[in-house]
Amino acid sequence: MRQHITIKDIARIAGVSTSTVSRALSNSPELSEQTRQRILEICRREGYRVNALARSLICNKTNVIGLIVPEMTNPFYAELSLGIETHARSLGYNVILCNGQNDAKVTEELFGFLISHQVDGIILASSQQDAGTMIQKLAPRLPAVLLGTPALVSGDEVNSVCIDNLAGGRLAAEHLLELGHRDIVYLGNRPNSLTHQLRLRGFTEMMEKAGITPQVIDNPHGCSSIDIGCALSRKLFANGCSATAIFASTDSMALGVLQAADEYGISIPEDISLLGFDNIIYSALPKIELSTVDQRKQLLAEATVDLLTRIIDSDEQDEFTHRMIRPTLVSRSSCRASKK
Amino acid sequence: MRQHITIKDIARIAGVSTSTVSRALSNSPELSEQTRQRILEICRREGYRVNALARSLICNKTNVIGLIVPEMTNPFYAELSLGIETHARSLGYNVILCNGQNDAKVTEELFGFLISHQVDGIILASSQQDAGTMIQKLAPRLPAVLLGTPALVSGDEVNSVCIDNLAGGRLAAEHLLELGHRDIVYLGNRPNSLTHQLRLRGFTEMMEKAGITPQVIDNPHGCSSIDIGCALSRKLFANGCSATAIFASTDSMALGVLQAADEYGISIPEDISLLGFDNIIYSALPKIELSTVDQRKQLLAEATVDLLTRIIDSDEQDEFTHRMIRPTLVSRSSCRASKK
DNA sequence: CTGAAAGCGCTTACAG
DNA sequence: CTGAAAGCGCTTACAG
Repeated sequence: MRQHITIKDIARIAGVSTSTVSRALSNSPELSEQTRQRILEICRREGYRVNALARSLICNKTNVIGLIVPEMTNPFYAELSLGIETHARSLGYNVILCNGQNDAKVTEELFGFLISHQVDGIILASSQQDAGTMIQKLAPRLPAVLLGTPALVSGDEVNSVCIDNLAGGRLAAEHLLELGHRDIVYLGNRPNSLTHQLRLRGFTEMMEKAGITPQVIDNPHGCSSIDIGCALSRKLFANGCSATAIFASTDSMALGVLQAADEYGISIPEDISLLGFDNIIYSALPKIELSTVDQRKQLLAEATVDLLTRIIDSDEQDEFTHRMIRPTLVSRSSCRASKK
Repeated sequence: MRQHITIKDIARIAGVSTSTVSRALSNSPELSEQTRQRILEICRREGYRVNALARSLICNKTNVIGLIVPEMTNPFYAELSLGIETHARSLGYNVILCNGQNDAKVTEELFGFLISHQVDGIILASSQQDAGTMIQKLAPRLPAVLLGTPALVSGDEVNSVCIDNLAGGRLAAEHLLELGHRDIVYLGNRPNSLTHQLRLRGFTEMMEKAGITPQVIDNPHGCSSIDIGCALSRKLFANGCSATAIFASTDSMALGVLQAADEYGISIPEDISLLGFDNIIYSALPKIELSTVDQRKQLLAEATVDLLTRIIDSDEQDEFTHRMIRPTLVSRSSCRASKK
């Protein structure tokens, strides 16, 4: 860090006190317009920039929100981050974007980093079971919102925003049932993720109403990805798969299914229909054309930021809010009517 | 921001001065091991966390690097960011990741934000012509590295790291020539991007050696994307396209070409071969299988962070370094031998 | 080995 | 309308 020009330098040049410079900068009303303009002009000329560290230290407010996402390379989180950052900026907040790398230890360090830097609030995007507990433990007094997992269900005392995964699972089931599928695989259930359990429950409940018990394949890893989806599908296809449709727990997993299907000479949707969850941009590619459940990232992002800033402003910590967004089904060409 | 526990509180509890607590925390040698342990234990118990604002203010060092990328939703930058963050963390630096949103005004604001927050250095990832000038103007005294554009060529007094785009263009040309293509389109040249001009020059020079003049289609937008690639290709295909191969300026653009080709009933690679540039993860998808020039993001990321931290440590500002990484060709199935 | 004091760059009551 | 003074939470010479 090089020595910057300070308020003291400006004061000396202008022949006033540092208090006056400070007042000019913060648009304090108790100051003659003439003095203010003269000082601001000097600041401009000298390239003065307020030291946010010093200002925040004294104001006890940084106007910075910390955002932790589990992985930046997953386009779902990339798109979500963009929405959060844009909306936060429009409300006067800057966002420090942190990459948890799907690692509890890294995530814990990031909490420490953010708290040390006195952020006004934290958003933790996660579908991990213990995400709510993590917030409670690591940032007990800080305004925080859990994004992607319903804290209401987990019983943690934290605020949360997520889509209605139960409804999402139902939507998926309805779509496949309408297309006449009866032999169906749910691929990639993560037993340690509340989000994924709800997704699965909505799906199986709707299926069972139709007298169908889908085959469920668990994903033992802590995250979803193309590679994991591919590995699980290979195992499925290697043993001979009778199913006419696969519901993948996320779009990334579905992309992995596509890859494995390709290797095994299985055509999608000719041989097997494939349905995803998230609606990342790559699902819309012409060669992919993945039918999927849309998480409505824009709505999620705005609801999360709105909630967090409200908590920050209200200074209220005895009450917790849970907001759920309704998902929608996006039908493309990876699902078609069952021939059986 | 809620009131945190401070060094003063710890001092009171431990019955020592704040100086002693500070020394215990910073592992100062001039302190009895017993006292240190006792104080650290109290800090742990009370959940004390140093106020990074205050510490940085006094140390004149934040151990924070600012990273500005043009768009987070482009997987190339998402992957690059991940590499930068990981490597920086291993060197003791935290990264504030900022999304320039392909907007000069937003980018300028981000510079202000980062400088105000006293970052030790800035990385600007950009392929915009004026990126070097921007650094010079907005952060004249701050350690900075331009990533993705060769400042050496633009003549700006800034450090830079990028791949050898000239060589990348040549690699692309060689690959298509070897496959027997002679009627070739370069799609998506950005006249305002030095990076893209070099890429084009390497490509056309190699082509002209073989007596071929490729058709060049400009991208008038300030960035590359699936949508832009698709729009440009639609125009190309609508007018009837005789080319046997298309070299897209980036993988995102190539994905757009795939989409347009699909709409016009053009098969890739059967009718037209397609070559990209970047090697984003989605290019490896089975249904995509895009041949491309690899930017070697990991090497780029490490070289950039190493250079920046060296500048920060050295306090040297009279000398500028430019590092170039050699690209490689990744041959998948979107390119095949020309039938003509 | 430990403490009192000064100071990082800023803001804001408190006087005048 | 303007300035002197105190203070945000910390670190670090300077004494002892």
